[in-house]
Amino acid sequence: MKQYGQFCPLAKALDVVGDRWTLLIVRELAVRPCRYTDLRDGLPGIATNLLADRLKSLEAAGVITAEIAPPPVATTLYRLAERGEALLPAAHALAHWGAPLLADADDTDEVRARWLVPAVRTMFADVDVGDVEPLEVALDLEDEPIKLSVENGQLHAELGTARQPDVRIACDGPTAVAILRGQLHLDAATRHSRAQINGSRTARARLARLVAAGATRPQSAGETS
Amino acid sequence: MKQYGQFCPLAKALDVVGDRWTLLIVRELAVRPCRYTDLRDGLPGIATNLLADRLKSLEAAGVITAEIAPPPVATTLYRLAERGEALLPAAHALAHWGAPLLADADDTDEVRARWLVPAVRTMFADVDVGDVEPLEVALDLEDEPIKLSVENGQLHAELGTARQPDVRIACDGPTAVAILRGQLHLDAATRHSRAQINGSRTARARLARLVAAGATRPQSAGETS
DNA sequence: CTGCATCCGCTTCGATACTG
DNA sequence: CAGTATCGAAGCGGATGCAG
Repeated sequence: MKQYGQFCPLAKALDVVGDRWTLLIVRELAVRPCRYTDLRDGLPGIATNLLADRLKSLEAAGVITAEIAPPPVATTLYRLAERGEALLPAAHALAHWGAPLLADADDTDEVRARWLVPAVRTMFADVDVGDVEPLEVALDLEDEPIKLSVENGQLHAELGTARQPDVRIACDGPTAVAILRGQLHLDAATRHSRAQINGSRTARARLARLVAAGATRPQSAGETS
Repeated sequence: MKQYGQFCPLAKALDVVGDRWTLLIVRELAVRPCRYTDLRDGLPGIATNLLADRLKSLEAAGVITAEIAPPPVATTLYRLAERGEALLPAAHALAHWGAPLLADADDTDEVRARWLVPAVRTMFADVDVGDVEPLEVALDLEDEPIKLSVENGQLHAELGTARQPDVRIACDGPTAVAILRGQLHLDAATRHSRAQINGSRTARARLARLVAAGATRPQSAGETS
């Protein structure tokens, strides 16, 4: 019995997007249209047949569309349909609820730059860096670069390359997470060759203080705004 | 592999509430604290061991609490913890998205009065009944009674017994759904002994027109506000 | 009656291999 | 690149048993 068979809006929604991996596929497509391989990369651990199944049923449900892209791409592109876009508020609400759970996340978790952006926003929400001078940090992960910037005592995160960063960090995902959580000091990361860090001493020191400000606040699963 | 193992707030949320039945348990507890048996009744089709498993993991995750109620009840009562209440916005967002899917629901679906209330609200959202005279309908389902009322051209639905209803309908869930969808006329329902309907001729006629107003509007999965 | 635990057939999932 | 095919393992659904 795959369907719940209940005359209830929540049950009907879960009939469509309640299966394992389904909402995560929507998450990937929320950022940009994806090829099959892009999706597989963004969903580490998914079985390829499962991905194919999910894509078929999501298309049947009108949540996504599969179109054959013209020559520069020359492959099928999956993207959210209107009905899929309408799903984003629900996905964001769930993500917002899940954000505190990142605090006790395993450090073997997979990391993608695209996931890190909302995660960082949550980690540093309501954190007053206490430092009014602007600071720009380029965080070059393996898959994509991220730009962090401090303005008005608030930390901003977004995908993209920083033009003139005060600090540039190149490392893998778990290292970036450890640094941002304050579990791994910048100097220690350099010493253990886990990250390549460039930037003036003062800028690095300010980044260190920023991270410390984020780490000191209690991050338990109990907090939700 | 049960956990996704991704450093992503949505994935972390789904690690906790992404399993089958889990969000529906939250739905049940959102209405009122429940005993084990109440939950089983509200989740037709769930295997009893699954319910026990889910309750344990939800309690471990801090979403619900299990407390031994004092003598008048003398059994364990499950209720949402603070972290469970925080989940309701996400559940509502999903339900809102799923509401249009009720339009093509199977008529063999299980029906509970508690689920019908939000469903009716959705079915008649933005429906101007065009009738300013107040009307009160008692809808006595097998599990619980519902009160429908028309005020200012808007249909309101809530759990509870109507004191002085203009129309009283006693029937089972699927019949109620068929009537409210306009698929089964009041007279036909009476004729086939699927419902007992009491009330003045004029009140019944107004209810019929109200149902017709809800039924005529196109209800496809495409519409979402 | 409530609140599970156990057992069993079956479906789904996950991992790998393979193909157009 | 975009899937399909296969197979063992795990989870699910349903029935039953049983203690408090």
